[in-house]
Formats: sequence, structure tokens, C-alpha cells
Amino acid sequence: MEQQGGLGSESVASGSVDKSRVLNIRPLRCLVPIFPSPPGMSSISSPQASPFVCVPPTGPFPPGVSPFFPFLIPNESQQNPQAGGFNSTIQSPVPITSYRTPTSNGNAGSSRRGSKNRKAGIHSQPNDDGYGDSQNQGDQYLSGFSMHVASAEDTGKVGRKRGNSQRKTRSGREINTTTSDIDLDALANDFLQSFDLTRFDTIRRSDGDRESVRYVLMIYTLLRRRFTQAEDSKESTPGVTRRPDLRAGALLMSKGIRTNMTKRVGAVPGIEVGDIFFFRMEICLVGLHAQSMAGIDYMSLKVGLDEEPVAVSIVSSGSYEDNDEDGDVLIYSGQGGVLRKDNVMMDQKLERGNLALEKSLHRGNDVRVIRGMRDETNATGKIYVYDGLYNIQESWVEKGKSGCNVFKYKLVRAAGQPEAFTLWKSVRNWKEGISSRVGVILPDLTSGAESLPVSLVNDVDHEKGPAYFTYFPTLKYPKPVSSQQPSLSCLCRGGCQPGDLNCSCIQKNGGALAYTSLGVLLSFKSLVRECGPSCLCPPNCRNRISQAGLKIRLEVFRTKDRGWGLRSWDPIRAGCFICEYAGEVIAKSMDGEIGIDNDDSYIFDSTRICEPREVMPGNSAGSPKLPFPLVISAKNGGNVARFMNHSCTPNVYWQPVVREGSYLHIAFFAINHIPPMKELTYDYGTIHPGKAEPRRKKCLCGSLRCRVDFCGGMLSMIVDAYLFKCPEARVGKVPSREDIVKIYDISSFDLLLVARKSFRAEWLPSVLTAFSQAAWRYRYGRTPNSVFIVAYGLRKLMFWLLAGLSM
DNA sequence: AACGGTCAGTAGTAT
DNA sequence: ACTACTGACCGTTAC
Repeated sequence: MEQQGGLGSESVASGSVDKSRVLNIRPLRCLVPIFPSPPGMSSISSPQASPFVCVPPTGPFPPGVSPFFPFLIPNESQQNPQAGGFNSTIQSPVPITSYRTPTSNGNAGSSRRGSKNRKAGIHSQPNDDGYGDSQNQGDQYLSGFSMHVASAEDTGKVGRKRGNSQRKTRSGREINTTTSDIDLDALANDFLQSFDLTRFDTIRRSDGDRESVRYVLMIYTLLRRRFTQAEDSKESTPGVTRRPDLRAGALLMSKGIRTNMTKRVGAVPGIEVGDIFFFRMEICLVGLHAQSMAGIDYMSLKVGLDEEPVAVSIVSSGSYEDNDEDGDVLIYSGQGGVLRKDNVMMDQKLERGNLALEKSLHRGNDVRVIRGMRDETNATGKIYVYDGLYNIQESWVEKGKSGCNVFKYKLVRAAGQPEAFTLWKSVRNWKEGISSRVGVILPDLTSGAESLPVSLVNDVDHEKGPAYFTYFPTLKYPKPVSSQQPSLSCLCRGGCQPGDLNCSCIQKNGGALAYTSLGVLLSFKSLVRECGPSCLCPPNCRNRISQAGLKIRLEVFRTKDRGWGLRSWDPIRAGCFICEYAGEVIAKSMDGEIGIDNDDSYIFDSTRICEPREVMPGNSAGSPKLPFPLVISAKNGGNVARFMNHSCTPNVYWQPVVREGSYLHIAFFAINHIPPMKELTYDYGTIHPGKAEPRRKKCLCGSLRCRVDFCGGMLSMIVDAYLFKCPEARVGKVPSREDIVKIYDISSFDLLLVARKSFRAEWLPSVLTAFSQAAWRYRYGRTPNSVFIVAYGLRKLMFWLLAGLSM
């Protein structure tokens, strides 16, 4: 049994799993925190803001601090809630390194899985979680790397063997298959080499987090596109379907580039309700639903002596006659009942998934539901939405169309979850005019300047709209830029074709088109060269993506605390073009200074430095290189892009695009899949060091990885202040007693988290990741022995290091 | 039409 | 008691 998704919801009896890998998170029984009042320091619970509580690094702990460790109770007594109360005897702090003491039952419980994983080449390295000696960090990483390579070779053999067995069953084209296999293998190896392989070790952990999920999905998308591109350029054999999605998925699976490998009941760390997916393999790789095809995923759970299957997740894809009339209720059909060979229907049996659902009905455990639906923008494709946790209410058998027995299950969505599937329905209704969007100020703020309307919406406050500006959809240069080179326009009258090496536009892009057939950017480039006005290809050419105007239904909306923002009604695929940055190009003066108006908050500045972006491999240098620096002001006029806010964990990035015989443009593309109604943000970057920052602004992105308010950054600040005994160290206001709602005891991390009302439980995994020992080791080059942190959250999280840094 | 992960069953191997 | 292997199962995806 893994960690429960819902905090403190001990709905399923604990089974057997390596407990050292499982976070132990549960709310304490006592909600009133006990704060120390060291002499000479104001009490934390006092109404006015208190200074940072400074504790000498020389241990053990100063008087008044020890009451902060009521949660450090021996593991055995954790099963007994009575023993773990606030008033129980205070133990001395346990160093962090000791929490991983292997337990025998943990090993025994995971034996079956463990062996399977070994077989699949997914090595659970003996030291991959032994954070122990940090001075060997480099060596550890090195050994991790070499082991990784070894495992890859292992699986390579397995793969070949498999290929042979397939050859037996299939006739013809086996040579073709193998050569292309090798091609793709080499391609994939090349591709993976460009990544930081040590990252994969972290990702492989059984408990994922937002960052790992993002990373895995990104690698999958890139690899799949690589495969697609490779197939694209080869002449296709008709009748032979290549499945780049499956190939990429299989490869990452075999290399262990995946998260949440152990199945679990309930929520999956790093995956939020409303997240969208475009391939079944993506759902597999992030551990949301492990079956690549089957609709029901289940695991066996120990009950006393025997085991029984329990459903963990289902995919409702509409191929069975599922009923989804009501957004919060789902009538789900059981699996099976079809003889694949001759497509004959027969009675479904109470086995496998059907049996698991039946058992889950009786156990009452949560089941994750993923809803699949047709993608309206892409007729062949499907989109999957994670719709959160459901509970099975009843089951029955009915006669299907063919007259055979079909199992039916009624699932009801758990309350208190953010909207997901119902939101899709609302959006569809808005689009079709069945219902109208609440709070619409203007149905189209572009006044028809774009191909699609952009609504202006405020359902938050009474603000009537943004300050006046002129809407225009493209970039305006002050004076014509003389083209430096003779134009090399292409002659592709029918549009540029991927394999056409005579096309000069393809040549300039390094021999391959930058976009896929669906208009998705293949990879980040320092410069994308599109066809321009002098090219002979039509406007719908695949190499003119950023010129075709809006393809996504956008709205400008009022945010709660960040002015106006931009979001989309449509789901957005990773790599999709969103819009360009329209505005007026500001000329640079001779000394390089740019006449930027300090009050102009609608500036795009290409010289700002972005954090190393992990958007694309091989280009982690941060900001893209431009032929010349570009500064755009959209204060007086521009397009939707001027409303896009900043985030330190953005979902959109910018890409310089030059159109043949024309000017440089800035185009925005989606970094990852973006669900409908999620705010679109990009990284504004930071001003180049050495230059005076016009006016430092507070970052409001609220991201856990915020550069400015980044909890890790915050933490390092605190640690630094602490180590240097900085008396001014002061980290925000102290929460008052009535502000505090919950205290989470995370004993496996030696961490106590004090949460304000606004703190959301789903942040916990991310917070914990931020404080994982790996993060510490990365930042400080060693493992802290005993760290104790109190965190509380308003919109952002602030952390206090209160005691126990015995370095 | 062809693809891949998971499960369950079975044959084989080690203790 | 554990491991390795195999085939059935289950729908998805692009053509």
C-alpha cells in the first residue's frame, strides 16, 4: 500500500511496501501549535511580527526549542495515534539519515514488484536512495550514470530478443523492422545523451512530483517528435503504420525514465486534477494509469492472509457505452466480452478489472478517473483529462446491444475537487452559444483584428477593463530594416514538404522543417526560419505557422492579484504556437542603452536572461541567441501577448522566428500540455547583471520554484542568515494562532509544516520535494543532519528554519 | 493493422 | 521459494 492521496484519509488498510520510500504525512491531532519563547525573544504567537528565531548551530538545542519535536516519535508508536499527540514525551531529534533504516517487512512486501522491475531493466540502485555520505556525491552520480548505461544495454538485449520472437510470428519486412529499430535506437541514444542523465535517477524514484512529471512528459514529447520526424523524412511504406507514440513510450519505459512506478490508491504525486494528456503512453509514464491499453488498472492488496485486486484507476474513453451525461457521475462499463479474433461479442466475466472494480465497490476506496474525448482541433486524436477521484456506488449487470452481459459501475466524483471535466463541458457550451460565459465585458477585444475572437472577462472584481491601447496583431518596426543578405526564398508552390531537400527554407533550418504536420514546433531553436513574403508557397504552408494568426480561443481575464492575464478555452498541445508578441520595436541608441520607460510594464526585452530552460535539449544556455537584440513595447498597442503574465515555472516560452525577406518576430509556444482555463505565463527573465534594474518588482508568480520568492531560495536565504548569524534575518510575518489551521507532521523528513488557511494540501508533495535531501545536497553539497523547518503559506510559502542545523 | 505494458500461468533453477 | 519466459488480454493510433 502506498501513501494515501488524501491527507489523513486512511481509507485503505496498509499493505506492504517499502516503507522507507513512503512519506508519512498526517495531520496532528492537536491543531494549536506550541511555540517556544526563548528568553529575550518575542513569542511567535504574539500578535505583532516577531523576529526570526535564531538558534546557535552548536547543538543540541537551545532551551525552548525542544518542544518543537513532539512529532519525533518512534516508528512503532506511529500506528497508535494516542501515543503521537502533542503532549507525548519529547524525544531527541533523529538525524535525517536515519529515517531510511531499511525495514524487513518493507523489503518483503515489494519483492514481487522488485523482481519485475529488475527484469524490465529498471534498476532500483542499491544506493539510489542512500543519501548517506555527501562527500561522495560526485562518485555516486558517476556510478549512477554508469549503472544506468549498463541497464540500458541490458534492456537493449531484451528488446532485440523480443524483436526476434516477433519475427517468428510475423512474415516479411523483418529486415526493414530491425534496421529501423536500430536507427531509432541510435536516434534515441543520441537524443538522451543531450540530457542530464543524473536527473533520471531522481525521476525514477517511486514518488514523483510536479517537476518530475513535467520532465518525463517533456522528454516523451521530444522523443516522440523525433521518431515522427524520422518517419516523416523516410519514404513511408504504405500500409505499414509506425507508432512513434508507442515506440517512444516503450523506450522510456525500458530506460526507467518515468515516475510513480509503484501503483497506488488515490492521488498521484505531481499530477493535478485537470491535467491533460494526448497519448495513453503519457498516462503510463507518469504513473497515473499503468495499462497502455486496458481501461481498468488495478493492484493486489493484502487483506489478512490473502490478496485481492483493487481498482486504482479507469480510463473512460467512450468506446464502451459509458454514460457521461452528468459531469460528476460516470456509468462505466466493464472490460472484456469481445473475442478479438473474429470480433464476436460474448458475456463479460467477473475477472481482472471487472473483479477489481467489484472489490473496490465493497472496500469503498477512491478510484482515479481519466476521461477521454475527441479532440475537436485534431479529428484523429483524443485528449485525456484527469478528472480526479471517484467512488464506486453500485454495480449491476445488463444486456448490451449484442444481447450479452455487460458489467456496469456507477461512479460518483468525490466532492471538493477542482473542476476538470465539467469545465470542458462549460467551455463547449460557451463556444456553441448554449450558455454564456459569466463576467464577459467584451465579446471580442480585438474588434475583429484576429481570426478568432478574444473575450475580455472579469468574474473577480469590478474593474471594467485594461487601460486603453490599440489592438494590432503583428509587430511594428519603426523603419524598414535593410535585409542583410540576398533573399533565399523558396519555390515550393504547393507548400514546403518535409523530405524536399531542394527547398531553400528547409535547408536554412538545418535540413528539416521546424514544425510537424500538426503545426507543433519540434524543438527549441536559437532561430526558426519561416517562409516569407518572397517565397512562392501558399499562406497555409507548414513553414508559416507563426504567420497564420490565432488558432486557439483565448480570453483576457481578471486575475485575483496580478491584474489581467491570458488563458485559453481550448486545450493546448505542447509545442503549439499560441501567438506572437505584437507591439512597437524600440530602437536602441548608440551606447546600447534602451530608452525604456520605467512605467512601461508591457515591455518585451530579448536581452533579459532566462533561467536555463529545460524546454529543449542541447540548448540549456538560457535565452535564445538573436541576430540583434530586440525590445518591444506594447504599452500603446499590441496583441493578446501583452497580457501574458510572468511565472518562474512558465507553461509558455518564446522563440525568435525570422520570415524570409522580412523581419524578426517573437513567437510563443506551449512548453507542456495546457488544460483549458489555465493561465498562460512565460518567463520574463531577469535584467542582465551589471545593468541597473529600472524598478524591481515583486514577483507574484506564486510558483514553488519562483526565483524571487522561491521557497528554496527563501530557504537558502534563511540558512545563510542563520549561518552568518545575521540579526536582521526576518522572513515575513509570523502566523497568528487563529490563522493556523493544520499542522502536518512529516516525520520522515524531520519536518513540521504549519499551514495557514490558504495553504492547500496538494502543495505538500511539492513542498516536500523542495526539501528532499537531494535538494539539500544539491544546494549545499552535503546532507544536513537534522533540519527542522516550519512553513506556512499565504499565496506563496515562506519557510522558517527554526532549529537544529547541526552541521 | 499493428503496436506494448501487465498479468497470470508455467517451466525452470536455486536454496 | 524464487526467477524467467510466454501468451492472452486490452484498445489506441494513424493511415
